[in-house]
Amino acid sequence: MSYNFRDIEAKWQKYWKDNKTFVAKNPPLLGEMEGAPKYYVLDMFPYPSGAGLHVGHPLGYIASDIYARYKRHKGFNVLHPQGYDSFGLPAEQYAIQTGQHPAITTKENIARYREQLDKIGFSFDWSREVRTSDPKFYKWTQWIFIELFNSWYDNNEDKARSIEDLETIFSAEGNTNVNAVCDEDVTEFTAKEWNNFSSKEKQEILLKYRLTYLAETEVNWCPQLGTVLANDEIVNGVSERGGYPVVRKKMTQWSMRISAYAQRLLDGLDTIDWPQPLKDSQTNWIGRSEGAQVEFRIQNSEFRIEVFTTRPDTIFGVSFMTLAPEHELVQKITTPEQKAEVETYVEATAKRSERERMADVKTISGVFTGAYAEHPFTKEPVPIWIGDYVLAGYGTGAVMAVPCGDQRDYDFAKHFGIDIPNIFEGVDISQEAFADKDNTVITNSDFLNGLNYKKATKRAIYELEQLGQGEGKINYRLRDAVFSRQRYWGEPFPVYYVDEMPQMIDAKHLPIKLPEVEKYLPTETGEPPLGRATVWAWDALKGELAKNEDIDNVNIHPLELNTMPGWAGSSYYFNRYMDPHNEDEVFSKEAIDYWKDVDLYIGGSEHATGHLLYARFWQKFLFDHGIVPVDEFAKKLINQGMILGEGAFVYKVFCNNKGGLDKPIDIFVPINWYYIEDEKELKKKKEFIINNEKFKNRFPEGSNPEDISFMKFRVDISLIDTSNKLNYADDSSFGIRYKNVIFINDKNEEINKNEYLVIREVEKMSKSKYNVVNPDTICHDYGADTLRLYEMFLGPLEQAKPWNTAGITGVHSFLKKLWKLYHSGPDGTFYVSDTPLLGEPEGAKTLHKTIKKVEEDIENFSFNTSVSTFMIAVNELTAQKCNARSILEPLLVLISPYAPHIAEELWQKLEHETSISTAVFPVFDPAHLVESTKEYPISFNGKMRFTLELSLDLNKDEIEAAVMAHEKTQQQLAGREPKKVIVVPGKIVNVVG
RNA sequence: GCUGAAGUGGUGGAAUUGGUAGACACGUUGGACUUAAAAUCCAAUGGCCUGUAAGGCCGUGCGGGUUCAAGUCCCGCCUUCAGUACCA
Repeated sequence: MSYNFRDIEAKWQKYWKDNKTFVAKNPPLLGEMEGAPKYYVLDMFPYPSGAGLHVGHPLGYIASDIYARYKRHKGFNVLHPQGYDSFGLPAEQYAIQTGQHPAITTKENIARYREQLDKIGFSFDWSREVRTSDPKFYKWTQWIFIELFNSWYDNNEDKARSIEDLETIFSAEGNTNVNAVCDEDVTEFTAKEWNNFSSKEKQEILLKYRLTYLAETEVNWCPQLGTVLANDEIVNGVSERGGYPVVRKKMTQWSMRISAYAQRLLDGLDTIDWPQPLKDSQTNWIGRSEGAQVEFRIQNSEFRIEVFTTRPDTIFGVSFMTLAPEHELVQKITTPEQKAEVETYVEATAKRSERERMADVKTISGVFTGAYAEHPFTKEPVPIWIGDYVLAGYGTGAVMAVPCGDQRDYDFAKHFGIDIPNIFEGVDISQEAFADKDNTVITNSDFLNGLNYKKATKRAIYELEQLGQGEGKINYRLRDAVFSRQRYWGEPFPVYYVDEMPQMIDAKHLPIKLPEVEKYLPTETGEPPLGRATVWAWDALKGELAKNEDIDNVNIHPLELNTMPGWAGSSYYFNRYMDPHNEDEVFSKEAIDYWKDVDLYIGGSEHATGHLLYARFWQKFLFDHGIVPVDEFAKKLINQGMILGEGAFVYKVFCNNKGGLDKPIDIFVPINWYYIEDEKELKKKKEFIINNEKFKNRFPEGSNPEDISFMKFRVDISLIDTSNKLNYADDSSFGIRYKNVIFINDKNEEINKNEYLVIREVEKMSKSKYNVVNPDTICHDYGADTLRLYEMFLGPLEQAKPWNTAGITGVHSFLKKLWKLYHSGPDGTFYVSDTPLLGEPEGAKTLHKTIKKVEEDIENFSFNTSVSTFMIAVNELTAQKCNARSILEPLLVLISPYAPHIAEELWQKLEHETSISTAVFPVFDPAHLVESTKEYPISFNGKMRFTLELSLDLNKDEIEAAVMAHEKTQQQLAGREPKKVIVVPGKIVNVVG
């Protein structure tokens, strides 16, 4: 009987589905899993794109599936769910083009994804599937939004609190004692004042405290996409999706006060087992810097400039100040003489896009405002400049310039001929600034003279505080996250407006469903697509509006027209899996207390500063309100590397005839012709092509060898065989661009298409590059088990690696060998002997070696090496002709996480009635590794180096005696004194001098 | 510039705490079986030296160091990749 993977895989996929093998139970329905520890293995859920899956997508899913199956063997109650992040731009853009509702596109794509995923044999608990675009799911996204709206951040308690508490405080004592994270422009008021404010005034003030708030902010506007983008959605100054330019624009938008959590997001990183590079990028993104806020008075003016500096110790080195061109004081302080020049400069900078500004950081530009500030200590005048090297968005948008200590200030000062006073002892600053804060002391600085960086900083802050012109401050780069998108295919806000103030629709009316619209484009008046809907959520709204009697005109839609961004649903979905069908709560307390958090989260590192930061933020917020029991949602995280594709290229003849147009000639030449550098040789080749009678008619009349060039062209990799030769059925499948092609080899001979060698290049896998390998094809040709093993075998999980189909036969033949091992009967029928373990000492050794290695590998997520271990085991057992059930049965359990279908099939043949997924992982017993001959497994390489293969069960004294005897002989031969031998439990014998 | 990761045969990659470098696989070469092909199986495969064998020498990006022993630890470089960037 041969290994018929197609039937086997279909059979077991159906079996798992029919028997609900992988459905995880919550308390109190645990049944057999009662008392078993929980384990939650999660993949980042996919966005179901129209292109379907390629072999790169399942890599992380296979790894997490192996781990989930392994944990089941180890007796854990495993939660391993999957779902879809199904709101997003591509479905909407498709809708704009075709008019097809994004819900339909999304549904179709999900069906396709599911079909592909099912073929790979994952042990997902599909009964818990979530889709972010499902109203039953986004009901809770909206609910969390309302919770955020009804919260503020109390710095004293260092947690989010209910907005009602804040109102109570305000009406009792005003806001003087409130230490909250809020907008900068809140002014102080007393309890009496508060109580006299109108309802609208109160709402305006509260909005400045809420954790999600509406504010006019400068946002990243992408005109081509017609929406705003968050900082993490912009790459190199253009949109991450589409690569369109992004400009700064002021708009009223919803924002999330993530900055309130900056410090906790930083601190939390120490408590979680996430990859260091990922933690580092979050740390950089949050960008904490310690320093001081300093106030500079402006001469002859009421205004003051606040600056943030990390070097208050250099305050005596200040020789000018620079404001960002957008700084609000620019207009107010500029002197009449400088006004024209300043305005020109401000306008010029405003016009430049983000990208231009980034591209050209070298050019120094700036203008003097004519105003002077007063140095807090020396009281000397300090000229105030504006310059675009100062960013409005960071710190206070203004800097105190210390040219001797900062290269940018130095360059600016040199460029405009400003003083560069030196305040560093024994340092030469004639060529460049001295930014090294640790290797000098301060001089020319009054009370800071002779102090080092640390002491001077402390003293400077103290003195500033005495003056009332500064204080120590910690600044974060992390900005509040814009939460509004001008799009259709996203969660609608549960928000309506009364008197221009936002109101939450009562939670009992949720979900607020997306309305139908005729077109998915913005309205003619520039409103988001939802502006096209006449009425929606009407029932919910009617009740709400009735409460506000002063509203009489309800025909204009008072609903929020923006939708939420892509990261809304993904910021808490992992918790929803714990209790996905609960209609009364986001999840029950019982469920969240049982599953608590994700034990293992696998996904790509591209989400480092997006999803993974926002999700941590929401988790901490939910934790503050006691909704979740832990404030980090994932204990361990692994970033799987990308699987790259290998594009295929041919070299084609081009003829640039007099017309100047390159005309492709369908003659393919060998790769090396493209790289010929020797001009004579190259000319020969070209002459051969053009003078050949057979090819001549392909060229335009009167073409010369000089007109010919060889160019690289991409071909679809489905037309390439494993030896990188062209292989396709008929010319029509080769594409319209290539017809009646002639292939030439290096000897100038015409060859067949299947003899022509293409060149392969490693690149990102994508549909547009015709280099996509489809997992369905692999499953069909070799089977899911081969695909799973091969993806693991390709290399370490976390590394990027190219897909190379050539190597797949290796793992496939391993599975065939495995199959054969269990079919040692006549004519290859199933047979295993009943020899006990002790009757197969060699086999037992192989088995226990494998148990030990595989267990270690899985625990360390080195799945690639276990595949090798299996291959060695099967080769050894085959060589030993071992067919004992006592060996083969536990071996199967080891293999089953990796190749579950074949394992199930053989498990059944071993007369088990239940699925192998319930089998217990075998226990490693070192006794089986000791040589049966009783000889010590010591090897010696002649250079005083001893190793024991495994000395776990050996008598320490005996080993020492044996090695010592050996050592003595060796040393005496060399004429030296023998050294002392110490046996270290484990496997190494140390010889210590 | 800053931060992080990584440099090992023709290729992908192995090598717990320093302990026989190159496991396993691909590829290549040779062989067996076969009318033939496919499939399968066996053998060889880091480089160099020696007629073979035995054996020897050199080998983990480069240069030093620690050690009985270094791919692994330390110091100084080089290269590649990724992230980030006028962050005061």
